[in-house]
Amino acid sequence: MPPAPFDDLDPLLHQQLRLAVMSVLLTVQDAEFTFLKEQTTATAGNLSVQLTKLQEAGYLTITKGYKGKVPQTRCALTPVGIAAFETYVTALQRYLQPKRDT
Amino acid sequence: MPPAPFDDLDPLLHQQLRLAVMSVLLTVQDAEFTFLKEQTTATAGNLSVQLTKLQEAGYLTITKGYKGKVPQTRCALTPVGIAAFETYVTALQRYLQPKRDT
DNA sequence: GTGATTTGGTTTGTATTGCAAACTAGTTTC
DNA sequence: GAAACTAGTTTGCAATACAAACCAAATCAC
Repeated sequence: MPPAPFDDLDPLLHQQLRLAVMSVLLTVQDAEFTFLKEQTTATAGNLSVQLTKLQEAGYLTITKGYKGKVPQTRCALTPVGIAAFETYVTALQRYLQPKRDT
Repeated sequence: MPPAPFDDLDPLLHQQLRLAVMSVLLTVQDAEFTFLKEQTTATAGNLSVQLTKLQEAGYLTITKGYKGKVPQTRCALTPVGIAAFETYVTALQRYLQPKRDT
């Protein structure tokens, strides 16, 4: 019974800003809030909310510290986050490549 | 100024069910409502709503007719819809393939 | 010093969405 | 002709996404 070719897409990752954050973090390992804000061109408010959601899902860690006297928030992916991203990408391929079977 | 690597993703296509519909229609040209319902495993209500949105966007056409005495709704992509899908896929690649630059 | 500005974020409010339950219209079965 | 099924739409609610408003602390202007 083949009629179920579309795997569910992780709703946490299937959103532009969160996906962009994951994408950035995959390339740089570790990024500060302001860097993510630049790269994604998101507002701080939106970014803050989405980072918290990714943290709650265990996809990334948020570390609050100080750069000198200025507060600084750093983010890094967890293994769980990396795995989730890979699963998501794999699932998504099915949607993006129609007519794969001859 | 390179800090804008993430193109916006067409919000109409960046949704699981609508994307699945587009994907199915790309492979079969023309599909009836019930076939789409099977393939996507969506509820009829949800499918109906999403098809209407895609139609309003000009991404597909909805043709209502009869198969014998039974009403039958057929859907087919428009060139606009196909183009939108391709644009979406291209934009999305940027998110899915981190670290593409050496 | 003290008021204004900037930096680095968080909270809150709202408008939009996604979705399924409930409904409508007609057909077939018994 | 009532019950049950097919084909699809409408409606109502719960969850999201997002930005405006806000807060705290540091720095700048004078």
